[in-house]
Amino acid sequence: MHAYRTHTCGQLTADDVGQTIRISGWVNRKRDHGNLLFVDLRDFYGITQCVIDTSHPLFKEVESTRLETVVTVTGKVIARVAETINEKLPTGRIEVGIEAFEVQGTAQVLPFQVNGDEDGSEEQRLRYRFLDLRREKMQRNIVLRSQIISSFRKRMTDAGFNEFQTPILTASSPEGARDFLVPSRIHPGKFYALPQSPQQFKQLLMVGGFDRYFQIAACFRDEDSRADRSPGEFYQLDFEMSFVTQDDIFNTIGPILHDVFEEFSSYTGKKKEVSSYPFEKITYADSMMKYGNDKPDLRNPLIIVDATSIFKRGDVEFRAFKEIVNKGGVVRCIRAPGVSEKPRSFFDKLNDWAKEQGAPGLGYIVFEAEGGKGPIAKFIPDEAQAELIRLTGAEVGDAVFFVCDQIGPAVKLAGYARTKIGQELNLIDSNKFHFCWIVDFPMYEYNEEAKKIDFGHNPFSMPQGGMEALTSKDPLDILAYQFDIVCNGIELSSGAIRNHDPEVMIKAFEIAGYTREDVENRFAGMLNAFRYGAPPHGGSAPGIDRMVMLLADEPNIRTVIAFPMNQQAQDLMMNAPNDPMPSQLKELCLRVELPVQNKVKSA
RNA sequence: GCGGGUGUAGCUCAGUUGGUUAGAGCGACGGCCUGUCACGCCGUAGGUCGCGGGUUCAAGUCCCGUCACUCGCGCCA
Repeated sequence: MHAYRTHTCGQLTADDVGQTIRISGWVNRKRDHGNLLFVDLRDFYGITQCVIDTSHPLFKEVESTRLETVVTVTGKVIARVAETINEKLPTGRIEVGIEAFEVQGTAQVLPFQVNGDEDGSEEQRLRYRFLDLRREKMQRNIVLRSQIISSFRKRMTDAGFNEFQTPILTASSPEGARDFLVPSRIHPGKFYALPQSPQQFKQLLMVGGFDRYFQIAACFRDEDSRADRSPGEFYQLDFEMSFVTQDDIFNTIGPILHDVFEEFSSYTGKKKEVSSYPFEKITYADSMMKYGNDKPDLRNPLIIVDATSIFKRGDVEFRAFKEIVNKGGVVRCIRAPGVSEKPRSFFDKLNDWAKEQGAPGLGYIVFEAEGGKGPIAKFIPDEAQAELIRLTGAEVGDAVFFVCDQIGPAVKLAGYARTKIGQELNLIDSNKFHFCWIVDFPMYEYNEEAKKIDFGHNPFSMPQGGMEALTSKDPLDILAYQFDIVCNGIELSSGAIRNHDPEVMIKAFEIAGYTREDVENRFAGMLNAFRYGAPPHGGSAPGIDRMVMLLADEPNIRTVIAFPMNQQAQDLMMNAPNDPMPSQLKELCLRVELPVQNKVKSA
């Protein structure tokens, strides 16, 4: 048997003219002129035009070959005459005169087109993912993903990190999300859990003395999906370091993130600007105040300001706000620059949008040369308006939008409004990757429903002030050495300095309502390890899928994952999840009992 | 669990105020064409308008229910 190819479909140039070569690939397109036929042959490396005419005995066979059939072509490299050179194709100065032609794998009629840019329905693309993956955009995205991971590997290794593998079949971890469980055959009735992250293992590797760990880690969480969150599983650049402060972590991973983003910042064709290092640090409290959430999109220049004091003034009559403020509510406002010339419909549209969000509306004042205008301006006398101008820095031609509610909903709506107004005014520079650290997350938060104190984020984080803070401060005032890495409003990662002191850990859990026995029982492995000499350590785990998504400028995470599940957490191509065979259930001592409505549905 | 959007030919979509036999491009099949590169031209086949019910003389179009996909909320330390 001869070799399938001497060259790839992206390789041949004018230098190869005259050679007899062999290439293999997919029939990308055919242009049939009756007595002359062009076949564009495509492989991973490119496209090469092949040509045959009726003088050749194989003409009929080539002509009848369906698109996406895999073929091998043997022939002579021919220089194209000047008028027929295709400058758009790297191989456009030559073509291959077909002499021999072999079909390697025939293709049925396609469920959708592979050549061309048009995205079909998600369902079709996922069902025929192997065809979708042949499309140029998907090939580019998946290769980008490979290159990004490879770049991270090299940079992490260069920074002294070693790469580890940690167990996939492990114990359920009591962290936030639902676990995926895997039944044990050897221990009937018992279950493994897939790791929500390698959190405990990487901490144990620090106790094991390895100093710097990293892994391109698969993480499993049984939660519902979003456009930027795939259901079931995702990958993190998981890393952990010993003997580090929070700033040591920042100074290690920050430059790596910066450099990787810089390296791939031209992927979409236009160079994007990456925030220079060091990235800005914003406290959680400041972020909630100024941006209305803990993952601010700093490309948006708008800033939220507290204007509660204005509505506490005796000379301000606006009752709708005053009543809420008197009940402990707050007023937050956003200055929108240069909108006084906008038509009334602009303000009405924003007002309607706010109502859709469940708010009574979005109040505003427009500052014109002769003073404040708009529906609520008349309730706010000149002096109070002057105070508002001082607070917001508003100038003539600007408007100030108001949100008034109890603090939780007010912060949230102000955050949404900041984003919405930024979008409406086209203030968000899509040509940037704007990074920041969010620091000083609260250790605890009050759970209104359960009327108890919960961990705010990661229960394994070290409280700032250690044991002394836990024993002397109001728990809700305690901050943690816990941080997030945020880029363009997307949370790439949480991270923390971990709590490596067993007594501090037990005390920290006690505040959240766990007894010493609970903690000893549920975290036996880690607590035990911490009693045999644990180094201070910390780390983080930026999400790979989200970083690729940002760099590929894709709005949907499925376009950067080769085999994603759909929103219902199904793999339409592999038909997963699926019914187990009865013999499998028997072996595992399992019986399936569906809730009543599901029984009816499947019957 | 909840809310928004979408569902019409194999694929992508159009379809007006409810009114004749539901259209286009691509694809498939057949024919013509020797320099195209999204080749061109002619023709043919292909439809449970997601599904079920209702209103009406008449429903792709209006109403109710339901299913699927998708976006968001909840959830995701």
